[in-house]
Amino acid sequence: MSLEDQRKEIEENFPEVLVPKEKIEERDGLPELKDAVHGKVITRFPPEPNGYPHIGHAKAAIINSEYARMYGGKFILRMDDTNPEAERMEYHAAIKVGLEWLGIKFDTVKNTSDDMEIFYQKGIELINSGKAYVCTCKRDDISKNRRERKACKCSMESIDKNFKNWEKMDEKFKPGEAIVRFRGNMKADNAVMRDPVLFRIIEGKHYTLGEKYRIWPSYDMAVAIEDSVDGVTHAFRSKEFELREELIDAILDALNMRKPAQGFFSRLEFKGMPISKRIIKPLIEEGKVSWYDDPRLPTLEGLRRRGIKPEAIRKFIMSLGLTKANTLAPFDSLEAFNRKFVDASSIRLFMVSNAKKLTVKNLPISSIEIPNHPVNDMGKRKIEIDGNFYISGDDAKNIKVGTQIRLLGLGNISITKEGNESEGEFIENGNTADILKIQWVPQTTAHKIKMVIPKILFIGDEFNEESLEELDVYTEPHYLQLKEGEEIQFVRFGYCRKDSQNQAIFTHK
RNA sequence: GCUCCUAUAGUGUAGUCCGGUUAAGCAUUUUGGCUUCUCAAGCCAAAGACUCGGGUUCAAAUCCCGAUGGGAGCACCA
Repeated sequence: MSLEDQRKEIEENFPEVLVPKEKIEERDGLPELKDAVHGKVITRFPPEPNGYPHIGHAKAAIINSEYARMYGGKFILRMDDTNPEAERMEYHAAIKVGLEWLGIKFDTVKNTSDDMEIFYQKGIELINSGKAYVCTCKRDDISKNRRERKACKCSMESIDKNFKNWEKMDEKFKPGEAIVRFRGNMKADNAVMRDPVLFRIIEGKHYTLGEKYRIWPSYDMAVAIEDSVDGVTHAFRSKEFELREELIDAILDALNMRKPAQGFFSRLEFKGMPISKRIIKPLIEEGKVSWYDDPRLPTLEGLRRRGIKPEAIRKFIMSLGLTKANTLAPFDSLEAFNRKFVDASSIRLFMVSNAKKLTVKNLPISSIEIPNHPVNDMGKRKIEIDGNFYISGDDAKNIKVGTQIRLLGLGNISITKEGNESEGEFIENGNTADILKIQWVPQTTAHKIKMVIPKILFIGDEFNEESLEELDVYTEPHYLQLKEGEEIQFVRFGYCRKDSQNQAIFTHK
């Protein structure tokens, strides 16, 4: 059938197929949830307080909070603190500070460990219904049996014996001697289902509960129960938890408890900026990186010190979408978002690096007012001048006797001497088109600061020894009047954050 | 090794579930131009992609099979 005939045939007999499909709307944000009811959505962010928060935490927190916001629902912060050996108040506090900085608001704040009694109650319920058992095998044997998909003899024990053993876990058994295992399926393809751990004995001191408890729920037990009890309707986690979805559903089914919908997203990491404590910790210990707030790190503190704005992080993360494909985002794309936030409100200041002298003979004025921003009204600053300037070394190289340059905001200079100590004469009403326009700093009031330029931390697997460049530069005295943490654009150099009176950190171009 | 997830321009994504009006949209990057007393911002334009091989179909980025690349899990961590 020719195309024409087909068209005719369709028009006559099947006009409904010609009705255009509903136009796919351009979405601005996360994809719609299929089974979400407006006003009824509850999401959560459950970090473990075992380290400093980083961009990965930001992603999980932002995605979950955004869904709650989208559907007019509720958002829970739940400190997932069921491993006393790893968790500390210091981290708990750092996570809270980080989230606050990101501007994330919670309707409820709690700790997983608030519900220890519920875990015990549910644990006993599982044991008494034969859906869990106490295993006293050696760790290695358990692992071997999992690999070989074989059940151990503990799984054959009577409910009675299991319950007695459970009670013995509270004092008799030593850590490592007994665990509670979920009766899953030792033959399952999904290794997570091969009778996973529900409870284990940990004697470490918990950072809020001290030694009150000795039997602690595992992650799977804790998350399953908590999400159900907290009323969580949609739980989004990063992809490495994907295999646990089946287990969590199985635990909840075994207890006849309500199940949340689960979703997964890819981990977020920047190229050459490791997130893992395993890598960062040694760098700090060896002194290669100062601390967790080092501007080369993708920690929230590091990003903040570097001059990245929380709004930019949010936009950036939203732009990544909810995908399961691996994301190794280049830092540029965060920078691009940040630049848009920072540009409108950054004061423009002059700063010269590798300073060289320029003397101007016949300056007719002794001070000048320069606007703080090219388009927005951010006031002006007055600069005292006496004809002795510093200019950047790179610019000094490019000025030639007999040509004119323009000192930005001041006027044209006709160069009479070039080199390291150049000289020139002031030209009244000089032409500004097509000449070199450079920034400058008066010698007498120049304020010396350290310019710290963070670069990529790792090149491939190798630590980049040149990852932190430091320059001695001169800037205007007005720098001293700015607040710490303020974002500045050093003209023709880039955006920088004032770290202290004598140090600035380069944010990006 | 076994199991699972994933694959669209340099990069990050939309579209894939319900195959056709999109010879693939957006952002970023790069390159030009305009504007500008900054190498910033703003505006305009250009460049650039459906991993590969089979199959189903009138029609496949979209469905099926296979291969390949990338990632994850196989902890008494979360």
